[in-house]
Amino acid sequence: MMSYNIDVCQYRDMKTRKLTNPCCSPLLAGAIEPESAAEMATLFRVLGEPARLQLLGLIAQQPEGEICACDLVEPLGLSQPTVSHHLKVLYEAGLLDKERRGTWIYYRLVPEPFERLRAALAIPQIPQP
Amino acid sequence: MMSYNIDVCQYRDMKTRKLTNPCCSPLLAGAIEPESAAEMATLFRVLGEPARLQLLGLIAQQPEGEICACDLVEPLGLSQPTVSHHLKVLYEAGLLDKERRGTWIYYRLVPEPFERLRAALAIPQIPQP
DNA sequence: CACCAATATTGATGATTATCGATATTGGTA
DNA sequence: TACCAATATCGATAATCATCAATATTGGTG
Repeated sequence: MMSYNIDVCQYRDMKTRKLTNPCCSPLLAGAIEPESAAEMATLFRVLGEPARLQLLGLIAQQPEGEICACDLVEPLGLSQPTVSHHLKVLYEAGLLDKERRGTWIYYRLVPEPFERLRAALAIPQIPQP
Repeated sequence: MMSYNIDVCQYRDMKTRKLTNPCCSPLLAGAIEPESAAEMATLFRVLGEPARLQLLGLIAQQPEGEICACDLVEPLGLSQPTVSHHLKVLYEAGLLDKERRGTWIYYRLVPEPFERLRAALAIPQIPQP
């Protein structure tokens, strides 16, 4: 398992490999402009639904990193239109990618927004100057 | 600034100092039981409101780590009852502590739930066995 | 083309909730 | 006690949204 040095108060983006500082992230590091708060709130609101969290969990669970939408209806115990609705919300929020292959549509996670939210939730350990 | 080794796929709780594995965290590491999803969704839903994110940002911004509720109404541009309502929601979700000192009530962040959510948002880098 | 399976959309309904003004409560002070 | 400031609660309203059945669309297959 790869391992590297990471500062308590820093955070390495999994994609860009760049270090960012969650201490200075929008959410918990200071005053937020209303627009920024609105953007972030939208993402959190999308996550604030049990069915959507279950969907994300099921997708993340796949070894291939993707899953057919047809395999998501039964485990959720919701109707097909409802599951389709939730997938659309997740997709339009930028949390999921989708790819059509024939009749089926495969969904996979988009890592960046999750990492952005993670950074935003980091609590500053050192008081702001 | 303190710095230590942390595994890409692990995560050290800021409070307990114990290592946990976000790869095995509820959200993005596999199937979620509906109850667990509901708990976590509740927290995310609480965060899914711009006014509440602004409140958290303002509180986190304070060097003392706390702020009087009376100083939160004006910067939010919302009525006092509305701000009081949002503070109550945050408090009842366990995201805020409050302490009455005379007429004033001081709010501060509770770190654990934020760290729990951070762990839940960690995307597994290594496929599940 | 017709037919079927997977997925999306529509329309309706019930539940939740953000917001406010008005009012109540609480604590300090005179 | 009376009075004031800070905070909370109440009641109402408007908006959002999760859910479903019904239906439409899309793509493959014969």
